[in-house]
Amino acid sequence: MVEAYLDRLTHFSPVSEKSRDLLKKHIYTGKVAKGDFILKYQEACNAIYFIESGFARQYYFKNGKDITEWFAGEQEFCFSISSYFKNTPSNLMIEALEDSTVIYLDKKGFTSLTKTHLDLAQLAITMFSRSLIFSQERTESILFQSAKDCYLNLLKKQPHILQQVSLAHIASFLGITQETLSRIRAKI
Amino acid sequence: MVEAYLDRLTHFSPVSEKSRDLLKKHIYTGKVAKGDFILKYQEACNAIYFIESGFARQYYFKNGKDITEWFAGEQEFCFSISSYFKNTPSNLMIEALEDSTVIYLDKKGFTSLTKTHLDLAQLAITMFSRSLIFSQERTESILFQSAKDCYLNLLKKQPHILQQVSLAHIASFLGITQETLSRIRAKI
DNA sequence: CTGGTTATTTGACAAATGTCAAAGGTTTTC
DNA sequence: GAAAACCTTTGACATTTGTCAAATAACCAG
Repeated sequence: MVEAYLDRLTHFSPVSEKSRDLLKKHIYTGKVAKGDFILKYQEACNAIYFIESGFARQYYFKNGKDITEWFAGEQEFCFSISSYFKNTPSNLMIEALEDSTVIYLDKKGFTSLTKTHLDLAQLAITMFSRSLIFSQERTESILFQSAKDCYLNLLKKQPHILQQVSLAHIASFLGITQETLSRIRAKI
Repeated sequence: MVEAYLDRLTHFSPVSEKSRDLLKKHIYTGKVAKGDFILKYQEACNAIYFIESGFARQYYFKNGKDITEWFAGEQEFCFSISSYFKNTPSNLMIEALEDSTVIYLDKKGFTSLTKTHLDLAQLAITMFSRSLIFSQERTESILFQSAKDCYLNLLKKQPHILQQVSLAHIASFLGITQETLSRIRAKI
């Protein structure tokens, strides 16, 4: 499982056998039951998480409302950007919506390896630039589309989400209310 | 000027004298007159731009509408994330709203140096992770705030923008119409 | 300074979305 | 299999924001 994960990681950017072995020491796996947290509120995000199997939701509270920031499906990464980079307690929570197997890439270990190994530094650059592109696309998608178009966009890009997640969560991901989303659906 | 820029860059992450000299070879400066483009439509974004003096607006067209993605003030960075990382022609344009002096950090040169020098790779990691945090904060700010709160947020974080930019551009940055913004202002 | 241009505000109304409440559906649990 | 808990839909109405058009205000060039 860890080998497959390493394959996936190093697909972003080539990594020597030696670096791969070093990296392996900072990777560990865990099971998270449905409803439990991969990252708890106010906890430091000290790893990059990879959902080997299962499904997770990233969310936070704003003015008492539960806001979904992102969904992470199987074979996808997630982490709290601000907590990870700023070393602050996380406002973001990551909850397993199904029983999940999670692979952790330890931040401290990974960071220190990037300081001594060029190939791993390249890997970090590639990973973060990919995140940057995702983040960018999300902003553009939400900023200038109607709720309906956002929904259709989601439907196209990540249709599996709609099978697994409650309406309320999808609505908060899209930045609209549950009722509005229900009405949008009714029209399609 | 370039030295001050290097100081600023290397403040993100320490860089050796030797690396600094190497980096310098990939930095060049230019003047851009008001109304001219730092990055043209469909051009490849082959540098990270730094506004030494002046002011710039990043925007693109969506369904015929002019959408402002970001403003870059003095001593700030800007570039087209997707064009830079994906090597695609840029949909984003960067226009100087005032006569500006721009410092270019050449992508090709910088990228290749990050492949051979650990300290410069670290610099890249730090720069891109900072961009990631900015992008993230922007999404959160826009996604779950009313138009008014977005405006107040901008007022607090980048008040200088409001002095330099037309209402229409600020409105498109906030994702609202000019009329709505005008009414929000009237109430304050 | 003055006419022309551009930017901003205002008004009237339409459309989209939110809020609150209630009614149906589903799923879970015992 | 029935009650409880939870999720989704629907209705009525309020609020926010958009659209179009016109009126002001600010800016610029000659």
